[in-house]
Amino acid sequence: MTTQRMSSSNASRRNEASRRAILTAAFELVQEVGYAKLSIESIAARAGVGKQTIYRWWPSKGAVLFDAFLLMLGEQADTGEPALPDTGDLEADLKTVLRATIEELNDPRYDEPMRALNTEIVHDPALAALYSERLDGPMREMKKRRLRSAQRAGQLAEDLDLDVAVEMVWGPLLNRWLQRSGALTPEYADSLVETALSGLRPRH
Amino acid sequence: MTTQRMSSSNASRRNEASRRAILTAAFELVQEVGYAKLSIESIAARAGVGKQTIYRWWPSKGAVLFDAFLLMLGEQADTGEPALPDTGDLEADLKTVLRATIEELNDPRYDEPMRALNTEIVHDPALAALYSERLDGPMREMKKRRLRSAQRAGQLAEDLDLDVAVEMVWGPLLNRWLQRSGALTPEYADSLVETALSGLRPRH
Amino acid sequence: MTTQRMSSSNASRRNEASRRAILTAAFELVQEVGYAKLSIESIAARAGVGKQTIYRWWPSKGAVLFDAFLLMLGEQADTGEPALPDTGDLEADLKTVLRATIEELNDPRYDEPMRALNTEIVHDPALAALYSERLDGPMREMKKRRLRSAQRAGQLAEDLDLDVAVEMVWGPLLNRWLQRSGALTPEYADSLVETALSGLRPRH
Amino acid sequence: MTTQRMSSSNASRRNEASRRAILTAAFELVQEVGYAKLSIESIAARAGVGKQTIYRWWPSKGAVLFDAFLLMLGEQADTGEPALPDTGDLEADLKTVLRATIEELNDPRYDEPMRALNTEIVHDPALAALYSERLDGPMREMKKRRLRSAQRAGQLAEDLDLDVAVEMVWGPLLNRWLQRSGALTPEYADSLVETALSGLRPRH
DNA sequence: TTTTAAACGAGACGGTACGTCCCGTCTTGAT
DNA sequence: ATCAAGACGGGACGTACCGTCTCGTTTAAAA
Repeated sequence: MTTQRMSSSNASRRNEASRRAILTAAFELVQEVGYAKLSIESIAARAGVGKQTIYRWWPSKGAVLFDAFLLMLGEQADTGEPALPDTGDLEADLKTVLRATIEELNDPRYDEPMRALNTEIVHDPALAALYSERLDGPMREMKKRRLRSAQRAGQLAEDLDLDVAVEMVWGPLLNRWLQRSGALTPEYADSLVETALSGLRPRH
Repeated sequence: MTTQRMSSSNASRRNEASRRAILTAAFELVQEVGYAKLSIESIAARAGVGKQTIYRWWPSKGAVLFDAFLLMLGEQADTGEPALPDTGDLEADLKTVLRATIEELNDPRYDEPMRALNTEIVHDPALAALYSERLDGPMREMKKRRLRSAQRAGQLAEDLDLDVAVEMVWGPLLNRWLQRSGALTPEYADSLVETALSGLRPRH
Repeated sequence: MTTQRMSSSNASRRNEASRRAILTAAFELVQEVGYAKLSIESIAARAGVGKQTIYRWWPSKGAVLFDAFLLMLGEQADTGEPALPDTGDLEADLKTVLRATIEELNDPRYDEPMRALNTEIVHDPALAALYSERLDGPMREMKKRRLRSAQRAGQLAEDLDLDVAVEMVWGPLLNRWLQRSGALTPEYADSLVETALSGLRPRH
Repeated sequence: MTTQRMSSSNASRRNEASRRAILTAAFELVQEVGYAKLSIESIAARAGVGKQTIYRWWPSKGAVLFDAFLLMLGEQADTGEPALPDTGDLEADLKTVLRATIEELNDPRYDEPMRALNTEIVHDPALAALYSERLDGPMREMKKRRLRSAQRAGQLAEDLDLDVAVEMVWGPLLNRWLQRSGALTPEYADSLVETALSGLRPRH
């Protein structure tokens, strides 16, 4: 796993083909059978790999899944420093981004693996830390960059806590998706952005 | 399980003592060993009950846990129509409530079981529906009642979508707790309420 | 079961229809699924009877089967004092009887139930006693009567132990059938009778 | 199981210590609790072995017991070509052998396991074939060798079917033991041998 | 004829064992 | 010398039945 790979010179010995086969198999299987029924044995079988090869490099099923996720994300977009669109119109940019996120969440290809990752994090602090460092951290930083830009342009309150701001825009969306407590529509994205920007109180 | 109990006259045959023993055992065990290591066998053993008695009445481990939760909640507060405090000062009332929620989430007695319930819901739509109907629904209604009261008093925007409003106040909190993406402090509660009420944009 | 029925005046209350339904179901089921997979539950279900009705009247699965056997045998021939044919020609008569026995043993309708009964007896001394008293005893007596008749006619050795004689004629047959250690043909019946009567040693 | 061991090079992977522990445990347990209450779980527990290790190598409880039997027999006497005593006096030799057999059958150490094996054979043709090949076959051959020797010496009828002869001497004994239809005494052994050799008919 | 106690069908219950799956570790044979 | 293949001890799964125990409901005897 990532952690071990960092600390070990054995990593040089590592068979990259096996690593990719394992991660690909894990990602496919979690879509097919769901996280609960995903087993190390089935991953090894699908990948054509001995079980020990998985146990050697990853500490848990969740860690495999995490790396699988990283691999899949990395493949589609690994373009250095990522950024949110910045047209100068914050509201429009956020709506664009949230609508895109909603589309991704509705994509059955990613639904089950992402749910799996999110719930694994809830129970596994080690994985949560990894997630925070490698996935959520960079994403949050990217979001905060866009908000800071708007803040400098006077479009956001000067004393705004950007972490709270990020959570207020993206948190409700994630919750609604995970709990299926409501439909994820483009209109919802718009409503969310408008309400977050203007606040619940009447203006004027 | 709840669903089955509703639809069946067999329920009259049901042994209430066993039912309570099972739910109590489940609630205790999930605290002690965590959800991942919670087994039907251990619940049955602790409850002094045959496994079949669990399988007979509940469709899944998650459903047992859900009913266990309901039992525990029902015991401490089953006072008809629940309500949020309403002093007339919405901001103060919401801060009070969120601070209380944070205290509850930090209580180790409820931490593990609530995490378990929340993640079960993510993977099990049937359980999610049940959760929505029996737990989240009533709570959400209670929250919306308080917001509606404020809206009538002119403290909230007239065209506000109350569902979005509820999610914007409580969603970030839930996420931060589940993902451990930040500390849950009373200050955070205050900040959340203030930001949600005023919005991200500068006022004036 | 037989034993209990004898000792109790409760028997008067007994539902004869249920009794027959149980025995019939048991006999059918042992043919269909074999003795190992025959369960009290399945007998009760097939007979349309509560399990308790079986447990009330029989002490074991083997006892049910035994009574089922008795019922089936009794139906086809319950003609008071049974007897082996006695034409005066012992050898011919025995061959006739053994050939008939072989045909019965080869009848798939009786094969499985009879195997079941025979093996039950091996492990259950109580049932063995019952078997000895109600089935084997009368049959053996019948066989001995025929042999005694021949003995009086000077066709058998005067000092012959009739029990040993019976066992020597019928025992090998039963063994061969139970252990499938050889084909059960009419020729075998003949050979058995001839060898038993003449002995292994050369005559003269 | 024996069959599988023969056909497979996987057997090389097999843990011989586990195999012996399983067979020993099975043999002990069948003595202690009887065949009906002998469970795979208890064998595995006693042997300190996972259940799967039993299911992996044996197709049935009976097959385990059979191998256990083979192991126990093999340990006490695995001396190549076994033979019955041949003093030239067939009657005396047979009496010696039957008396010894009776002693063995009366030995509580072997009683329950042997009953178990014998009844398993009755219901399981595959096991019966194995039994015939590995245990009954060699024994029967040994018995026939002794009879053939006597036949050459003119002590047995020239046209005697040796299989029938073997069954006539040993069959009644086995039956009496299994069905408990009479006492197994040395006198019975003598009587059996004398009657079989001389036949039921009066001589002269 | 009514009462009343049992036998009855149904099936829930605490248990035991089943045979299967997978865990994480350990061993082996082929490359 | 590495690694796929897979055996191993172990634990839990979900199912089938065990034998016991209520439940109401017949049903046949005693009153």
